[in-house]
Amino acid sequence: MPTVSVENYLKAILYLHEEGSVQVSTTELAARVKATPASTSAMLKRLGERQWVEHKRYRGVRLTEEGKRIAMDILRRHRLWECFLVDHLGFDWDEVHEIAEELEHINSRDLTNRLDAFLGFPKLDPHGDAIPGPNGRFRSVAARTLLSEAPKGLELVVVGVVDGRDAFLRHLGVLGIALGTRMTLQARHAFDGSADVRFSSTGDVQTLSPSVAARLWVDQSNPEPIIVFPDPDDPR
Amino acid sequence: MPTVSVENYLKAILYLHEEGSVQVSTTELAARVKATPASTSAMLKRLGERQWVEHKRYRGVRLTEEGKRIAMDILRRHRLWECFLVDHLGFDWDEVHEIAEELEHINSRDLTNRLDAFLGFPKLDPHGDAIPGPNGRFRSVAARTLLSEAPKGLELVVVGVVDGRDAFLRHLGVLGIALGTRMTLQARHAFDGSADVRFSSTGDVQTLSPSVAARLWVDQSNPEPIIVFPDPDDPR
DNA sequence: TGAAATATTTAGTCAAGGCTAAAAATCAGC
DNA sequence: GCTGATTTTTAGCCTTGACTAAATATTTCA
Repeated sequence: MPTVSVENYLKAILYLHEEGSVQVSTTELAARVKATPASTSAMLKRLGERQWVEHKRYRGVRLTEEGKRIAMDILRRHRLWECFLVDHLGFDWDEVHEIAEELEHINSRDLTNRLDAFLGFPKLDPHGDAIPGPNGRFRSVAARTLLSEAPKGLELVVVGVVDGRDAFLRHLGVLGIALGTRMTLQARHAFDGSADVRFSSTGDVQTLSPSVAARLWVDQSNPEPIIVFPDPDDPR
Repeated sequence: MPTVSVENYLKAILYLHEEGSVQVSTTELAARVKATPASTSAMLKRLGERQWVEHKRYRGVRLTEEGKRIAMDILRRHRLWECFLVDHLGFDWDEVHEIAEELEHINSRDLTNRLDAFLGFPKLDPHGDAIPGPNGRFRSVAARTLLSEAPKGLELVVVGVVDGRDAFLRHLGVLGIALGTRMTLQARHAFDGSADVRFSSTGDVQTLSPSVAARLWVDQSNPEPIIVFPDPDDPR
């Protein structure tokens, strides 16, 4: 039964993994959870003892399978509550993060699943981030969207281009993008509609211009079937 | 900014006050929060320092005005969430207490007020307990109900009888009930419909038979106007 | 009223989770 | 392959809120 503090560390590690860090460093984690590296180091020791992370001294951490399961569940609760706050309580999408940071720590499988049903099993939260399902995996989203309209946070695969002109295809070549290239949308900049993607093969992050993003068809990389599995270890 | 633990103590003291203890003893409080009297004693010292309770050594505690305000706000959140869980997520009324115990600690005035509005400003929770309004006072309820149908937790005044027979009126005399008698409904027993009331004048608790409860007209004792006062100290 | 029972507080520990300062390991640049 | 800079860990301390055991008030009742 993780505490609020422990959950915050696990969640932060998950975010950093998704941003491309295979091994998360103590300092970068410390910055994320707003604690000193010393406190973080102590916490990592505790997390390691509980088998939620693998920690090699001076070498950074990564989540274990169990740690990832817990962190995905926190993410699920966070994003579901964000939907509730925006869709039903009328908050603006940019006001809900802090409140969801608190709601996410209420760990009742029954509550979470009923909330999910109440909301109509949403696939994306108000920020466009994918919501993990009850199995701890991201849900399939509608196939074939433009990258400029794709959800953040899940792995996409390039399945086509809108514009077959040579110039565009050559440009894609320069960017290292081809049919089948796998990438994750990291962020979309509201200012000009440009998009940051991380390539799965290299881990590199690249900013794509709005015109490129609007000309790439992508699909969810791994549309895993939704399995409602029977309570691995429901806290209540 | 009270911690979860502090909030639980304040809430427990409020409940005990409402059950008739003017001065709450360390032992009874300890039993309520499921801690030892020693731990409770230490907590009371801290609460006293923060001016949330008045504590005379060996003599028990009572909430200060400020302490009561905080406790009423916790009660408000608890009961609003119970409404949400039952009315919108389909929980049964007897399943929601534990979950509401967690939700009640999320202290955002904006969230609470929006939830209140979303629920349609309910006056009673699924257990029939009165819900405090944003001003920290209980809301007025519909005037003149039978005691057998009255809400729990707020002070009622006897305004009439259904049955004017001598035998019944004599019986009321024996019970110490007359027109104008003030009382609070403590509990209703599902088994036979009998009702426990606490008399405001003496603090005595008395069980009334279903037939008595069904023959007494009561009204809310102090239908205070609802004042939405401007954030005394909003935590966020 | 005075002794026994009960209630309350104090004293001393502990674990979680935070901090700063100092030590140790790793990395970077020459 | 050193040496200085950076990163990470360790050591030592603090607060909250729990605990047990012991000391001290209060209450009860013979």
